[in-house]
Amino acid sequence: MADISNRGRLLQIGEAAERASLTQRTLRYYEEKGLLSPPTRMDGGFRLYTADDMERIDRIRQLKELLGFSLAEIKEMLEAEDVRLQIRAEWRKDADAEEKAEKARTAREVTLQQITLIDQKMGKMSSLRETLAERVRKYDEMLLRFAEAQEPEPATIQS
Amino acid sequence: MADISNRGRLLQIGEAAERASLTQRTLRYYEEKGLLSPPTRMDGGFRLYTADDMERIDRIRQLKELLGFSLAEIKEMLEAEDVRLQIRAEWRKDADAEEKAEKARTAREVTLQQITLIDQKMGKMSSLRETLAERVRKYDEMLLRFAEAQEPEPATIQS
DNA sequence: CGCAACATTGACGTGCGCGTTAACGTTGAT
DNA sequence: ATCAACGTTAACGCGCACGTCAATGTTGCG
Repeated sequence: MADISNRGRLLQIGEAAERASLTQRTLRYYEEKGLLSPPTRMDGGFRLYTADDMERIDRIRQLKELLGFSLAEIKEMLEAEDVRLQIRAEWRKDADAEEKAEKARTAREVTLQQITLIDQKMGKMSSLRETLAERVRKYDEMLLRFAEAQEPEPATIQS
Repeated sequence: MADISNRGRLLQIGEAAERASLTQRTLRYYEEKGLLSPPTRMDGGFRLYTADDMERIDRIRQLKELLGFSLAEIKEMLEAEDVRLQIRAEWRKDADAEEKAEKARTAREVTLQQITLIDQKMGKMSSLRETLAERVRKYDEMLLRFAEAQEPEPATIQS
């Protein structure tokens, strides 16, 4: 019950799906589409998800729900990011150093692009927020005029 | 060519679609689904969109692309908002004053809900932004180590 | 009037992102 | 050994948000 037993544990698809608030079908679908690398399996063939897998799954959700990317777009992004891990993995067997640097630069660019997009979205959202806030003020005004019309005697108002 | 001739002009579906960066099909679809009220027509039956229509179309795009709502959800929102216009229209024929006030309160609530949702989204987005920015710093670090390894002589670096 | 450009209403098609069902295998506790 | 709970693949289905014809009508300019 405590989270002590959860540190570094591998999850079967059921629990993985629940924790990610997705369905098993969705996880398998992401795998099928190449967004998730085929996870390790138990002897019987059951999928086992690592903490890294879970993080990746969460990234997918964020990119999809928050930024509205299609799975195809997300796949591309993640592939660009994977370069980072690949580089880290093969860091010591340093074949083709310049090639790695090139990949790193690409990954950096992709990430910057995402940040730019986030900034744009947030800008639009906050301007939308402002028009909505303005609208609320209008409603308040309306309701105030209503209250005045119906009950012309002053009363104590709460905030 | 100047925008003088555009003030208050009614647009046919072709130009309307182009200005909204949507297709004619999409506009007709929105109308079909009840998101757009049936626009006025020319004698021949061609649709004519007013400036208000265009604003509404833009709101739909914002709610869809920015916040990721489904058309069904957007429809509900717009209906709640329409109350505002309805009230304004029937303001003087003041039948059932309390009913109107109730509608105004509802519309206010709906709008506040949207604002809350925007705040939540923006919160998540800015935390995502932070992790991405962190990632960029990691890349920069990597690239710096690369540069050092290949060219051990100190050079002038920008920012 | 003729003709190109633009519009109309159906109706069927499509891609995405899964849901659902069927038939079957695995695991683990009792 | 049994049995419930959990998992597997394969295949079909589905709702959404339109795309894409096809057949037909309208507008407006020369």
